[in-house]
Amino acid sequence: MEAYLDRLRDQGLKLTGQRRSILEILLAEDRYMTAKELMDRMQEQYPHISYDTIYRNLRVLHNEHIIEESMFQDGSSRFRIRCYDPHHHHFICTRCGATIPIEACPMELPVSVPEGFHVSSHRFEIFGECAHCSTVTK
Amino acid sequence: MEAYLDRLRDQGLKLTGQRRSILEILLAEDRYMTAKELMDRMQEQYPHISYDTIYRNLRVLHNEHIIEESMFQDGSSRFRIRCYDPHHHHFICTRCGATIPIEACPMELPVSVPEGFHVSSHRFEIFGECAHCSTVTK
DNA sequence: CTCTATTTCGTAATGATTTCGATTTATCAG
DNA sequence: CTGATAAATCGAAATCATTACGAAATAGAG
Repeated sequence: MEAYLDRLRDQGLKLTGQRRSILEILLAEDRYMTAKELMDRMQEQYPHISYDTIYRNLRVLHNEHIIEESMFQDGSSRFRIRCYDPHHHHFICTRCGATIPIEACPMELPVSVPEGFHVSSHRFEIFGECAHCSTVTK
Repeated sequence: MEAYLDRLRDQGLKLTGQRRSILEILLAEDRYMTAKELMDRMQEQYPHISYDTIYRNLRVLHNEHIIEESMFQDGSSRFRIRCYDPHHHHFICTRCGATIPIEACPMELPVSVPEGFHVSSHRFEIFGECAHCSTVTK
């Protein structure tokens, strides 16, 4: 946590209560959350907080590489604390957003890049229901 | 084309001009298109067409497994004619939506599914700029 | 040609995200 | 500690994609 705050300070960014809280929630939850989930949690502490604050800070944290964003197949943007640096992919629970690392990376496969194609990124995710969610009734 | 129309007919669906046109455009373009791109193209022929028609027909075509939908990282839903059946993934051009098949599938890798996790789908995409777009100035 | 379920149109509603002006606040120099 | 100021927040309105709905039009069956 302190490491994150230092990183923000180093960029000349201010450590507001709202900003700390967003980080605390993301750290505690350790899973992909929607902006609305964050909003609901934040309102417990800041009843008058606005979406502007939520989205602005998510963007800031993303710019600082502190959080990751993923667009789920249902069209919802979700955010989570960026995990330990070594490159990896995830199993993702479509119900609660929980993630479990996958050690393997598909770029290890023999993939021949088409002539002239300029690769910038890749995405590999396995979706389903985690052990907890699949035992709970829908 | 006729095969698609037959498939629709068999489901008791009507072959309206609008529905044919959407199919024709998707077949001709052979890439991921946004609803808006389709709307713009459709307006050339049907100046009074509404988004309701676009989205409703995309849903119909998707239900009939005639088209595929993919949520891009920028949050835009894109649609394309479903390609030849064998399961595969894509290189995707982030500028024009062009797709190039990848033969390999990451599920061939030794991936150990976590205890209790119920896999429903997976996603693997390599993003970048296609040969054509990377030569054109931004 | 007639009938009817389906489809379309035009428009309004929804929901997520972005934007903006006015106000407040964290930080820092003195 | 205090005042200055750039950054951040609030509250509300704007935007954008998508969905929904009632009334009118139409494809296809008989």
